[in-house]
Amino acid sequence: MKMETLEPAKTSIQVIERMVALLDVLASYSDPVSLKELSKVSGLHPSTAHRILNDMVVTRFVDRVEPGTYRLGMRLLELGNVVKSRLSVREAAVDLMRALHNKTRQTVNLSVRQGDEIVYIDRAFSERSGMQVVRAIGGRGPLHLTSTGKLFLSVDEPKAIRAYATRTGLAGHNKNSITDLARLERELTLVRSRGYARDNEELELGVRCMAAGIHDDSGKLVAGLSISAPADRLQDEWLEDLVNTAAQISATLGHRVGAGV
DNA sequence: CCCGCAATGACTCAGTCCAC
DNA sequence: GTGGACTGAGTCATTGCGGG
Repeated sequence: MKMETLEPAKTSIQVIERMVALLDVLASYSDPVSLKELSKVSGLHPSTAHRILNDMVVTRFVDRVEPGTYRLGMRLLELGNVVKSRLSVREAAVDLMRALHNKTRQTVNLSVRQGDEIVYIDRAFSERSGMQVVRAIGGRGPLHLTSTGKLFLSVDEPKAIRAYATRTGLAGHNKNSITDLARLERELTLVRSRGYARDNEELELGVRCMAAGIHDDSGKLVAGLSISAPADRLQDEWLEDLVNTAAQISATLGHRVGAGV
């Protein structure tokens, strides 16, 4: 893609160019901006700026906070949300999941939280991966027994985690399952400090997983990316690739490092 | 393709209103 | 009184379109 320059893009209609210039100026201020400041920074004559701003107020692209001061309007948020809704996690993840699968040759899962469970919404795997247990897309798993589920629990308030434990009884599937609250809390502390989560044959004997979080533009945890493999085949060196892939998907969703959790 | 006309847009100026 | 926001009128430039 061609590099954008700092010069505003030339449009065939002058007023469009000026409108964009005003929006850019408004976007560069966190507080409402006076007409004087807007005309000075944009280089437009005050009356010209005023006319354009006035029309943008009518169409809600700009808010007139009080006479003479302006800020970006809610219409932009509405349009932004339309664009945002187009960027689904699955769409953003599919190519990167395939690449991670090609590198590890293990099953790569994308899952989201629904209530007290995680739901698998996509998967990259090959028939010859050797996995005995492959959970179908749409399949579910309890939060406390899955790596992605632990990621979601780790961002919950302590009160919410206790409530989850009470509701579900922390039912176990095998001898490795975490079934008591104290142990779960210790595990979640570990998840928070590491930034990734593991499932050590807790859901299925013979299957281990590791997961990294995918965050949206507001920093919210929206999905988990996990690698599941036969217990003896899961390699720690994949962890870096997993975390990096999750970060790339987050970036595609508009997440900026340091912008939030 | 060029020309003329009408519509639209951009701009300036003059003036009013209002807050300080 | 002064400065800034805003409006209306007038002028000039640009654009679109149809006819020759």
